[in-house]
Amino acid sequence: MELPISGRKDKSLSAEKTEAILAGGMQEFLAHGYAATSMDRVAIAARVSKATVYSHFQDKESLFTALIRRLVEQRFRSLFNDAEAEVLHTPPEIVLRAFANRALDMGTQEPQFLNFMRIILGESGRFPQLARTFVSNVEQTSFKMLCQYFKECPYLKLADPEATARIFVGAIVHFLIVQEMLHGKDIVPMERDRLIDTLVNLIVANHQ
Amino acid sequence: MELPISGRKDKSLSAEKTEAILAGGMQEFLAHGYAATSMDRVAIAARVSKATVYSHFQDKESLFTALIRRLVEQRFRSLFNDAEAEVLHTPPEIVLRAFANRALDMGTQEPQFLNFMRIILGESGRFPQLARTFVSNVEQTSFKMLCQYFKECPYLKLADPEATARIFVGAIVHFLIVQEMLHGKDIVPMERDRLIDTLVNLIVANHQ
DNA sequence: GTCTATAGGCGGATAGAC
DNA sequence: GTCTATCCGCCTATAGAC
Repeated sequence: MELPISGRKDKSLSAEKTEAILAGGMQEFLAHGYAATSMDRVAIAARVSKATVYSHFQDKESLFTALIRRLVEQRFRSLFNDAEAEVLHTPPEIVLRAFANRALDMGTQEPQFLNFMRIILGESGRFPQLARTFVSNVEQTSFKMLCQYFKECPYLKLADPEATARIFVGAIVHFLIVQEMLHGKDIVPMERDRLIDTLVNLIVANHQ
Repeated sequence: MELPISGRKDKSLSAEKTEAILAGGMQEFLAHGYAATSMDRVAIAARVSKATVYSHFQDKESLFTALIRRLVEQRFRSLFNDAEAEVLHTPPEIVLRAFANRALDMGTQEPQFLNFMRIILGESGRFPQLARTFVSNVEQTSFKMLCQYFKECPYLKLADPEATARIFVGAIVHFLIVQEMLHGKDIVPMERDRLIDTLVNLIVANHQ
């Protein structure tokens, strides 16, 4: 009756519970925010007792920061996969459009991504270290990847690749924020492709 | 001993209390967020009793939405004053740089503006109507003003003024979010003028 | 390690005096 | 209209059995 891998009924292991608590905490914190989430509901969502939660994490703040840090460093780290070598021989319009679409798909298809961003932004005043971890892992990674492409692509000779990369990412992320996060699609409508085309044209037409 | 204008000691007026409650609520909600703010502390900050708060506002949610709506519609509505006629005869580089600097100054000099943005973004899932009010009053206003300038300026002939306006605002706002709101200045340093120059050059060099 | 049960406090909201 | 005093539920965190 022993099931060494999983599905076991005895309660002797702790790593499984830790995962369950993190999963339950993720569900609750992403849905309700930090202050409005209760440890009772985290325990229920994790299917453990509240005392078990407190035996794995010192307090509510520790659970929250451990959880968000994990999301930043693992789950939402790679907005973009590493570019393959062949992209350097692909027209920049194609590469940049794919880059933009990948980022926007994250916001529209990954169901928890918008709530994750809401937490990072909304709690950036009370949890500045989490915000910095986000900048290091997500924003900086995007800037570097795009900037490296700008520098290496033989078809592009930009005056300031670093600043251009930030403009590109900024235009895309702000579009995502206004249209999806702030529910602005019906108030300031704009086709995604129209923004991307204009953005790509600005950059491709402007290499020296 | 009557002071008809202000400073009166009797408690017969209500509009003054309403203002005091809104001011106290603004202080508390902007500092701690919606869920972490208690009506006790709002009452203390407003220097009235908690019962008085509840005689002016039905519940916590009503006070919060009334307060944020007022901030959106009055205090932070005009990121930019209406353009004067002479700007059309000023070089676009100057006008666009001034526009960008005005927006970034709001984030760095108006002390409560970042907390205001944190609330709008962080609560946009639970208070979607507040987010839409923000889009209508702040984002849409910026887009329209910049777009109108793009269309009227005799030195600029842009292929898609609407999309270009959104790229411009997006690059600026995202810069503000990463550097100031998310405390990214030391992680991904970038001079403000460097971003603005690159952005302005992209647009000015690209009119058809 | 995990549970049930509970401590102790603070939350939103209201009753009733003046 | 405004106050003081209070209700009662839920909150974080822990004690103690197993």
